[in-house]
Amino acid sequence: MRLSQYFIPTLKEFPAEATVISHQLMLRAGLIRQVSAGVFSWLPLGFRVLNKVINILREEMNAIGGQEFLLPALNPTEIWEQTGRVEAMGDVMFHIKNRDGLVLAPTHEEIITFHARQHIQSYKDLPQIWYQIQTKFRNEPRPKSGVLRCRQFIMKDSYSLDTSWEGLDESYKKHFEAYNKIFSRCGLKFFVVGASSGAMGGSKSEEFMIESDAGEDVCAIAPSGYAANIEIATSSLPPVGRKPACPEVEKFPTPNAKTIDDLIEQYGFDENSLAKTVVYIVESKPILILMRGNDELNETKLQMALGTNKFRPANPEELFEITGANTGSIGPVNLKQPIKIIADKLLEASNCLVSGANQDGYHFRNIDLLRDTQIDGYYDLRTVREGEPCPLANTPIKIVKAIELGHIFKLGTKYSEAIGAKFLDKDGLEKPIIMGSYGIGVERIIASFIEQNHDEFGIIWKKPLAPFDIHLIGINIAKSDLVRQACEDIYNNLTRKKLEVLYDDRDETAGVKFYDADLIGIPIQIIVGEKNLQSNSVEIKYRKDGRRTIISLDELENTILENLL
RNA sequence: CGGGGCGUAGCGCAGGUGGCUAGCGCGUCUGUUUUGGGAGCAGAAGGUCGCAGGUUCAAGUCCUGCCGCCCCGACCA
Repeated sequence: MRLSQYFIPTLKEFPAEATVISHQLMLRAGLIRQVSAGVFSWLPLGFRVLNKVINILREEMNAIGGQEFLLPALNPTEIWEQTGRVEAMGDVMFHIKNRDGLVLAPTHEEIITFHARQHIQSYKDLPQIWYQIQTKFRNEPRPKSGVLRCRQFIMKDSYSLDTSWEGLDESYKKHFEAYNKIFSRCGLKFFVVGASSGAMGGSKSEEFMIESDAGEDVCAIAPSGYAANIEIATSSLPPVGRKPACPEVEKFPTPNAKTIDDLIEQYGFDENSLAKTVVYIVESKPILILMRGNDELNETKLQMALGTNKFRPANPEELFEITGANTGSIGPVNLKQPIKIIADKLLEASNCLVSGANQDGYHFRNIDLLRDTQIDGYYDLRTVREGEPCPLANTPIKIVKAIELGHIFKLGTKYSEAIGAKFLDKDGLEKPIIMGSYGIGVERIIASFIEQNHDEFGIIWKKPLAPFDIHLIGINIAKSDLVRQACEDIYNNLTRKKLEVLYDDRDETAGVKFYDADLIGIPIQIIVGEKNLQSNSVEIKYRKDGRRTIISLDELENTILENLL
């Protein structure tokens, strides 16, 4: 490709709207342009990268027996009502205004299951792996970080259809391995975490992550290899437990203690002896939740404990009405009215606790959860903290921010039952198809790669995702016939050898070409200038480390082929 | 949805306490000199100052409403 005729609008200055590095570089290198919040165009150079990723996805999905579909973005609302996801998705789903009964699909479990219902009839038709690489629409309240969180984006989504749970395990494993290959081939440093299934439903799920401050997910990782999304991460922190003796409950004044930290500072309590109390409204009923000390309540875990996501923290007025006290003085003992109380597992059956007295300015001490109150259940509700021992081998947990690249789910029969996708087994019994669902955010692969592979000058591509293999730079090309002819020869030769060459044949100064080449970041630059040509040689610069070598034209091709791999 | 910031030439920004022809840098175009790390000189083009309404002799500037974009939070399969 000749740069003089190719549309690569590079930017010298940093675009004001971009704060994360991958976003800045994708704009500056002319890969993408923004059209509106969370909506981007891919320019020719970016689209080449996108297609490289898509080819890798396609190869690895085909390798596990995946069959490629292309499903519609426009979906009948009705099919989404059958699975209850019109409500579950809420505002995330776009609804078509001037044609009743149509939505824009944010994912495709429903459509896949619809086709399975149409045509999968017997166990002989299974298993199947169906996938597509297609545009998804999600009405994100706040798109951000360039291509990392968009309202329209490309997803590789696949779905496994099996006759048994063992079959699902097999399909899931195939995807797990395919995903490892995909991200490795893309050149990403990634890790896998256990994750919450959330509103997707299903039993097991894992996420493929890269560590990045630009990410929105938080993960707990440890040297033992333990890795989990913070939403489900646990630690082997010992429970608070019971002391041998615990005197009667005693009220004491705490006029200046509004927080757990205040109590620790002013009275010297140990965090382990404090029980923080928070109040939530669950489907319009209040519930009291006891947490150890300053432990943070994890709402994903709360959702699992309660079996519903219809809850919210009580507001100050409700707090007072329910407990008779304001924030900072609420506790499980001496409540105005009977309220369901649940507690974090660390507090299970513990005693000698300090908590609010449900009277402003007072706390109780010596609370025994077995003796002085009624706990309806102990659940893991806390968010793990940095440094806690991991559950695998007690190695210290590190909390990191991460970008979610892919997510694999064992769905089970949620969708097949709702839509009626059944098959007849060997015994002639009708059973629901057992499903899995597996997604990869295609743009996120590219942004993540750039997050991991850049320097102050620009992107540093590796061969698999690089938009071109070679960046051929002619110095002073407009004036030097010698240089132009040498460039033309090199360009034609390498192109004939199926190498992808971006040839900077513009009438620009050397500096402009060098800066653009570093910004765009193609792995190998061939720099052709008069001086070197006189000794029948050219310069090669490797983008990854800036190394330059002078090489004779005869050796050029072999040197490149050796170094491109 | 709550909080904050911003919207002026293709890009990055100044002007903002009302006042003359709306500026600067980069980029673009023409000419010329230059030519291995974002060239010099000379000239030129390019603007509904986000939109609508209002106040005023006069609005980029003040007021009201709206729209858009970014950031923090909430939310997020």
